[in-house]
Amino acid sequence: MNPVQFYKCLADETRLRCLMLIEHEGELCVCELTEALDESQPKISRHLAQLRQCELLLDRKQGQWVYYRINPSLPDWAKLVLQQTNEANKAFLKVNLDNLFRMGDRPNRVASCC
Amino acid sequence: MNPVQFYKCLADETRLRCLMLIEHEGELCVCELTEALDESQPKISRHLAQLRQCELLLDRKQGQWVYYRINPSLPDWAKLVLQQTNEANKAFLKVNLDNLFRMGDRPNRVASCC
DNA sequence: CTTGTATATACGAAAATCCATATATATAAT
DNA sequence: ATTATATATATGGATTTTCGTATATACAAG
Repeated sequence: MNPVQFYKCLADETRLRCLMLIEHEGELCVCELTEALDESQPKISRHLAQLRQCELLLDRKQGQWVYYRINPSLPDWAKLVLQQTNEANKAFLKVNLDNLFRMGDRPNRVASCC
Repeated sequence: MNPVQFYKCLADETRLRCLMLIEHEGELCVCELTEALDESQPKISRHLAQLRQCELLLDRKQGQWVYYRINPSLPDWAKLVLQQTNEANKAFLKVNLDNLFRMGDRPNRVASCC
């Protein structure tokens, strides 16, 4: 993982908020992120695609939904950066978490493993 | 320190290498960074000015030289990110450190405190 | 005062990034 | 089969970022 490429991924408000929300929640689908960030679906989807291509995120499809999670094989230093950014910037995420929890009709997640 | 602004500062190869070199060496002047990165002086100077304006770096003038150092009042999480990026990416910096150590006529630093 | 070195900034062009909109694909429900 | 929902992608344009070059400023040395 090239550090410049990694930081370019974090250097956009939409992408950073998505990453932090996913880190916080474990896994989120596109419509949840669209709601939490109050942005258009293509905008969210485009940024998620970029994070997937850079291998910061993995996705899994379940029915109509696509869930994104942090790539567990990221190098440790990158994982640490994400975790520490999250812990130290809770106020930054608050609006988005509020939006997410206020959201109705969130899709029912089914564990991917069974 | 807004995390997006912080990561925008790290999301450029010139700026990231400068930051990592300064973190590694404690303090470096513009001509040393110019030599270590093998880039033009205005390019280095412009990026350092940006890092200073964003308060990631502080500068001190000594004679003809201007020395840059990491701003000690950066939030802890930001300092940690810089340190961990450095420790985990030594290979990334090697070329620049080699250039720096090979450089002749490096300015004699005088401690700023006395 | 003139010359040389170190650094900073201004300006216009080139390149990269980001976005709105339209559209395509896939799945689910009726 | 049709309709509705979720997601992805293409396109063209707007905005931002980056850069090379030229120039300005500051200090030091002679």
